[in-house]
Amino acid sequence: MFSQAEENYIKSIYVLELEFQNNVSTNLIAKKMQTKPSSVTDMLKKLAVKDLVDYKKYQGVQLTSKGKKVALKVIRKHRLWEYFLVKELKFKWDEVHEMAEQLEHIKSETLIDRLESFLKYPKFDPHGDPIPDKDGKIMITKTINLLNLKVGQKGVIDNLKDSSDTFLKYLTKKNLALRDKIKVVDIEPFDNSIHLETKTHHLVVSKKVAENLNIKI
Amino acid sequence: MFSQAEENYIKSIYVLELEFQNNVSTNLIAKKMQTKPSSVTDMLKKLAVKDLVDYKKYQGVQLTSKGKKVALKVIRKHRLWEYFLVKELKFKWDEVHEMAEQLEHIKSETLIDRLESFLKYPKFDPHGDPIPDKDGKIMITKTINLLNLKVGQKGVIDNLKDSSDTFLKYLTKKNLALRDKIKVVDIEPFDNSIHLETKTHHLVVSKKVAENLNIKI
DNA sequence: AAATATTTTTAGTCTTATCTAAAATGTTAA
DNA sequence: TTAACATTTTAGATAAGACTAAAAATATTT
Repeated sequence: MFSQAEENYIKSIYVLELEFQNNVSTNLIAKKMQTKPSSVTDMLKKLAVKDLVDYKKYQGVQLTSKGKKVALKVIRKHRLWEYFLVKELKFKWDEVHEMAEQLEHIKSETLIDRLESFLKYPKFDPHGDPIPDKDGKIMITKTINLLNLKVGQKGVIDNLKDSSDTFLKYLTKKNLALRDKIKVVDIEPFDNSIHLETKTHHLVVSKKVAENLNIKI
Repeated sequence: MFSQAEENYIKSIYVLELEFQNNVSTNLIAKKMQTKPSSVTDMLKKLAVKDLVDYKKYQGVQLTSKGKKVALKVIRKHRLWEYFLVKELKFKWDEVHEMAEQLEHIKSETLIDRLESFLKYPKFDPHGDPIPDKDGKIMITKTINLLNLKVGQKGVIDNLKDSSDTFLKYLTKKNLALRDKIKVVDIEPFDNSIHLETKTHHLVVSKKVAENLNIKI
């Protein structure tokens, strides 16, 4: 139906729309996908013809509802495979991204539905992100960024903005995990670093780390 | 490392070398891969440059030892994924080929080794074919084609030459399965059809069916 | 051994997805 | 409000992998 390249563009646009409230530009996509703006333009034209995006020259893009459906299918596959890799094959959460990037393109609705059933219908992937169901329905948990918490506020680490290997390794090293309860002990005005308290320890995280942690209050 | 197209050619050549005792021609590959001879020639040149095949114009090809290693890796992946699909995800043996064709190209040694361990190191795939180990070692069972059995001889259905959906469906319909004991009751000289006796029933199979059944005596 | 048939290769084209360099458009700040 | 700067698009190239049609090599008949 769609090529891997097309699916990758669609998925990236979906993720960027969430992060940038539908202001998705050619350059933004190029940066995210580590490609050149001219390549992005080419692809946007193709996707527009296939009615997967609304695209007007120089005006950025939005996914059509058809495009969103495709995005959710790819994301569903990605997250179910990640869950499989971590829960069944015992990979660490920072090892699975690359494999899932490939597995998400395997063409077979039945396969992914069987996999989902085999895994007992998990609701979240190993990085805390919700797994869309067969119909593309996705459970959105209201979270706020750790940067926006005030001193004294408590919450639970719900999901990560950045799921790169290096960030995941950082969290592991600092003994922070999904579902951990945290409390903001202090905020350093000079560099916005945040002093946190968890069940087991205290630590200070930088602004850059904080903005990648989404907290459920 | 290698493209999907390259891996597919390598795999096909490997299979053809087994079937035709290293007499693998351009046309044969084209037929097997449902492509044109000219495309095959193009690819053989590329594979030769990469030292995966020995190729001299108009002389057919043989895999180099490097090529054989690649072939065995792809086959290993294919068969382990097939086993997973049938044993864990409960697909029927005639449903898994297309999915395995895609999964065999997922790039990750670790993934396939973990999968193998998860599956408890199966030795044969759902079609009776042996699964190469991590080092490419493959267990070859001595079998002979049902066509070569004499009246009165007994044996066990060990593996299939053709694992196409239609042949697998045929076997299911006729209530024939891997590991079934069979005995040749009669051979019809006119059309080489064979009258078989199994534990549970009698049946007649055509020459075409017989040549796709490999029997362990 | 020549004629014919078959197989294989070459030459040139197409599609997809990428790139660079240059041109066009949009944005910002003097 | 226009000059400078940034972003985006176009034009033209490239590479992989496929194709068709024609040419070349090999095999088979007569």
